[in-house]
Amino acid sequence: MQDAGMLAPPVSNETFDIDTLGRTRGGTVDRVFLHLKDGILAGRYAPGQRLIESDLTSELGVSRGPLREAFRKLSAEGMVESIPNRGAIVRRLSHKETQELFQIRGALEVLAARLASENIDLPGVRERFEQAVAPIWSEAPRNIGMTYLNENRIFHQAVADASGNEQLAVLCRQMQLPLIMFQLSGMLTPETLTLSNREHRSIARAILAGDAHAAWEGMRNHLDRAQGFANELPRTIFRSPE
Amino acid sequence: MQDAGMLAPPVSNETFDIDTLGRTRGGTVDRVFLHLKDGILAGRYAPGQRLIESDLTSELGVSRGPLREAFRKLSAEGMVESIPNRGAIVRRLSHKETQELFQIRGALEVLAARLASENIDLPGVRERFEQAVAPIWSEAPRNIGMTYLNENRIFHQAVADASGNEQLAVLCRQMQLPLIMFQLSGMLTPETLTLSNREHRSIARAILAGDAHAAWEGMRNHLDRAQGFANELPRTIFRSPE
DNA sequence: CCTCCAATATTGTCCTACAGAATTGATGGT
DNA sequence: ACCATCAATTCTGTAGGACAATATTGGAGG
Repeated sequence: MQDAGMLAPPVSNETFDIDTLGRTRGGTVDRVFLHLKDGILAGRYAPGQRLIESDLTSELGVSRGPLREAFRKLSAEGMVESIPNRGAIVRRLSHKETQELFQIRGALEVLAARLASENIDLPGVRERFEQAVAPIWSEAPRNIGMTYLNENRIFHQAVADASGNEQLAVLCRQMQLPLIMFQLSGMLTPETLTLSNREHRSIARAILAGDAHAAWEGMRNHLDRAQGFANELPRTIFRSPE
Repeated sequence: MQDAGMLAPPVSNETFDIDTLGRTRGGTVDRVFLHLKDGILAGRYAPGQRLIESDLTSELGVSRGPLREAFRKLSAEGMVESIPNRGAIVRRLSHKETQELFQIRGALEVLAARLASENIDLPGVRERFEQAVAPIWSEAPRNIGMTYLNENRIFHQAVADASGNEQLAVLCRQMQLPLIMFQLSGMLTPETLTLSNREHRSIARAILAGDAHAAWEGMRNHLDRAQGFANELPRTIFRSPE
């Protein structure tokens, strides 16, 4: 059921204008994509849930073509799984998959942190990085919800962007950071948040100082700790293997 | 109908068929996907060429739906680029993009090599790895064409598979290794091939011996050298930056 | 309570149609 | 000739309908 008030201002991709009268103009696929992505992240579509095409076409007022393309896009980002003749289901990570993803993120983001610290004095890089990570210096207490998740996402994205390697930044963005964090977010404690934030600051300082080794090590520790945290979680929140 | 000056594709009008490979009946998308992928790798579709939907639907005897899904899939693997309102074009890497991809591959495959050497004694791993890399021990001279490219692809895939990290293996496979190598293949010399093969063997030996450090270092050197090689290439083979 | 089968639900594919963006080609002014 | 402009032509983005193949479900029979 589509709420008349349209969705909350979604992340940010592009200004798509929705036509006022049922007709769409441009970016239909993106609109559907964002709706589903936000819906999954917000829990409106639960992990494991089937996404029935006919339901969504009537719900969103789009035809099957764009809807399927949106599925394909979500699938490429690891948000949904496509099973032949059974359509798309909201992805639910197994414990093993989560560990694997942390391992990959480790390799990628550690590289990003090193590159960022090496590039920090290139024109514009420091400026953009400082602006992007500004929120992490705040002393305000974090909510254990979207607020922290968002700050975390922004921080890691800022590092990837500062690396100067655009392909790497894209990869990092698509590494379903959001999905992992969503599944974990129910388990976060205030202590964890504080610790994580402290690590973010430490990494940011190393990058700003151009200290490649410290940045490298800081990011590795940060992700190792996060992975260890994920490893301790009760198996019930994961999809059973196979 | 646009003709980008390509020689006429071997328009095998009769859709080579339906079920020669025991695949399920629903494989229309996959069939198109593979046709295009092979065509791009074989040079039938040139980098930069536009892929016109109406041409391909008549050429392949499929409708636009599956064709567009195949585009999306190719796009996810980095084989084609999708530009809004201009459709799909065969991707052509810029020099910078190539360097970036080598950097990423470095991080991922070095990780894979380390994991592989650590996992080599897990049940079945050594067996599968030995079988997969068997071709590299051959003393037969390599052709500077698809033969080497294929051997190279198989070797790197074998390492990724042996890592035990399935997500990593998928990522490595999709890291457009094929695309990079295709663009480079015209520049390969017999000396390069010999050297590359020697490095492959050295890495394989380290993995089989369970020597994580040697595997790590071998892979790093191998990719560093390959990246350096790519860096020396004449800029003319690359897409001009923006 | 379990197995098998028919009814129903859903996906995969094809087709046709049309609006709007992009490309091309022609036109008119300088 | 040369450039700007506008119109005709291509193509893509979407909609919507149709139908076969496959999956799921609920009921009948053992």
